[in-house]
Amino acid sequence: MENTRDKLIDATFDEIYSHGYQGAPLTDILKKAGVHKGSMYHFFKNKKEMALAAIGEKMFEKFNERYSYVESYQIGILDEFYKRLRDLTARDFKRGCPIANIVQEMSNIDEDFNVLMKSIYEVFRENVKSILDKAIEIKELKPCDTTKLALFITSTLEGAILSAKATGDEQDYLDVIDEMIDYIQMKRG
Amino acid sequence: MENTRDKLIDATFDEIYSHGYQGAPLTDILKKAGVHKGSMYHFFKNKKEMALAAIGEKMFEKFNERYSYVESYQIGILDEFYKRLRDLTARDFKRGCPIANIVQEMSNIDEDFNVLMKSIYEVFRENVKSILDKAIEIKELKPCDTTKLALFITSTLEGAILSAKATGDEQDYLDVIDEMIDYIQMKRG
DNA sequence: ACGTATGTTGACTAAATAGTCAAGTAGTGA
DNA sequence: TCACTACTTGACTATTTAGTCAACATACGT
Repeated sequence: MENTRDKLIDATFDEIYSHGYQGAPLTDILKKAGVHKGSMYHFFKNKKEMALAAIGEKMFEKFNERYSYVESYQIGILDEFYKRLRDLTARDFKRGCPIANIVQEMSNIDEDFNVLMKSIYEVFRENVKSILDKAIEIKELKPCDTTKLALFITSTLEGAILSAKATGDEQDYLDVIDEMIDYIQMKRG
Repeated sequence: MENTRDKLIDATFDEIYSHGYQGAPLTDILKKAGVHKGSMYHFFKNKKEMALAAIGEKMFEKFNERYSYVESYQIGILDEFYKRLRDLTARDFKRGCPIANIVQEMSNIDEDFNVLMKSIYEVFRENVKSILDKAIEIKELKPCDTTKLALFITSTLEGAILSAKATGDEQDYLDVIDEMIDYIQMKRG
């Protein structure tokens, strides 16, 4: 059974992911969590602190799930990466990417959100970079500036998700991803 | 002298661009516009209608400014496009891209915003496509699926702006754009 | 059994916010 | 001058929202 704090973290992340930070009233979060107000203020100083905790903890949790395979994988890591990129079941195009959503909404508005999202985005990029580095190590990719290539991949991925969210067409996501994969393949050697 | 409605449209767009729709109180918009509440409700049914009008009108205005050169340009259109992409003075990385901001914040929340942003995004993509089509017409680019390539370019561009907004580093934008230009150049042949 | 720390309840306050309205002003054509 | 329309003013209401608080419950070590 989930404890009260976890219920709050989960409900907060989900409500913010669905409606944005500014569009997620505390009462809705509390209702979803099934937790009373005073109880919430026992665990968190205020709504913002709870939101920062929820975003940080859930995102790092997601990264651990999504990129843990990099450790164990040896051959075919790039193909595995492509396969996961093309896997639509892992994506929610209605809501988009939680990182992008919060960066867009909050980075310019609140310095604490800005700092948090910056570090989350950095970890995202490092995860992609580590895949590329491993691919180079096992000669599945020609040596190149993996920092820049990881930046290009994360940017394009975020843009692809945005396009699909804007048009409501998952195919747009796939088209961009396939074009991006073509580009990486050219570097494959 | 700007009339009252224009003042409202300008102030609404700017406040929403800075703080998001949900984060832009009507009173702030009115203060910035220097217009009283009743006056605003004379021109618009409510805050949402004013916001939709402001976003639609200002974005199409911006498109006209930014892509009007396509009509007149003949040779070197692709290089002109690259030059404009690399022009940092045309961008505000603190606030990011207004299209992306509003798509991220509102597409999932409100159907009217969803419809509007979809049409804006479509026009954006068509503008880029028309540049590519012209480049093919004058043999500056090999024939290709310009619908898909325009999708790839707009997606990557949006992703590049997001990256720069997330990290606070304009160079990230330039790095992604240069990598994208490299890719287009490969097709130039 | 007692005391303490930890967690819970929900009514309450204060502020912010969208929207209403009746009374006013100014310009325009007859 | 008069009537009419277009626009303006700002006080007012109703609702939503974050945050407070004091009383209550529960678990646990001694």
